[in-house]
Amino acid sequence: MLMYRPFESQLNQELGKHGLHRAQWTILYYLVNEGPSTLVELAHYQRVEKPTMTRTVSRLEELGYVDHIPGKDRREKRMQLTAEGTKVYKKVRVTIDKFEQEILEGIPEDTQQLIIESMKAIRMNLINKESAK
Amino acid sequence: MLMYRPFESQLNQELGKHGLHRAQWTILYYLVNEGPSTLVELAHYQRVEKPTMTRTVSRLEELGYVDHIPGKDRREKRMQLTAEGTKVYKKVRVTIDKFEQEILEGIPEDTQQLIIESMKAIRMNLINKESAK
DNA sequence: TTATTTAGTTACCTAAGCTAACCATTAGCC
DNA sequence: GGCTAATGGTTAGCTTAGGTAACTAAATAA
Repeated sequence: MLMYRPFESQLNQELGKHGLHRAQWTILYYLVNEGPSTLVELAHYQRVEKPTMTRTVSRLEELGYVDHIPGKDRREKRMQLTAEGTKVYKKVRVTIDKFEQEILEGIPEDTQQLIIESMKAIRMNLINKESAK
Repeated sequence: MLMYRPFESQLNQELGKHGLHRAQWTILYYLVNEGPSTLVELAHYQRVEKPTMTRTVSRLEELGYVDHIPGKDRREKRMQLTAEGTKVYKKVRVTIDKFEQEILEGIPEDTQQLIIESMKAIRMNLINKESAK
């Protein structure tokens, strides 16, 4: 909670150097790691509603960072990174890696590892909580 | 990063039960802990620009949760919690405490402590980074 | 006493959430 | 096979919450 705004404002500043925003960035991130995905998959991952994803993805499409290939289903829209999108991802990745290193400065390596593990556990708690409602 | 949306969406859901939002909540939180404060102090704490704070605070004013007392300076607007605001804070506090406990479930007590300390350190790094630009 | 800084506001733009209502397509079922 | 459900996505319209630029009023500094 006490990190929320400092983190978001600094992150947006780093991303802003490349004309990106947080919500857009996490989509690129997901596509790189999971490969071509449908809007529903992306929306589920990000915990947003479908219309939100439609809009954000179409922004990325306009920027030329993603495009859609037809899935086997004529309803679904499978999104994938374009060559341009991959290029941008790699470039921003460097900035973000540096950013993450900077904010973790002074925290011992093993503690960092512990934090990352704990974050995953917290994420699971959050997601379970949600589906349990 | 991977916690961002799950956290925000669940937090907003908890706060929504009381008709509040994240940005509003953190203002109440600050006022409870720091006492009556000016808009500039609040904006600085939250890492937002002044106009953003003006708007959010005036929303809280409409809700009757805060009001302003004149500072010694005829420019500044010192905000304080109303009785109603204090009442709401206490009520929401219970919900949030429970929420925090739930998401930390399964994480050992000492690790939780370590995480909280680390968060403070990260926050400092973020803030230093910002002012160093 | 003039110039500069500080606190706050107004106006306007953008990103990114949400819900409600909808269309198309697919899957399930009798 | 043909109706009904469920699923994937979109459109429209709302809200919160961030940002800049340009401003006023008051206080400070030169």
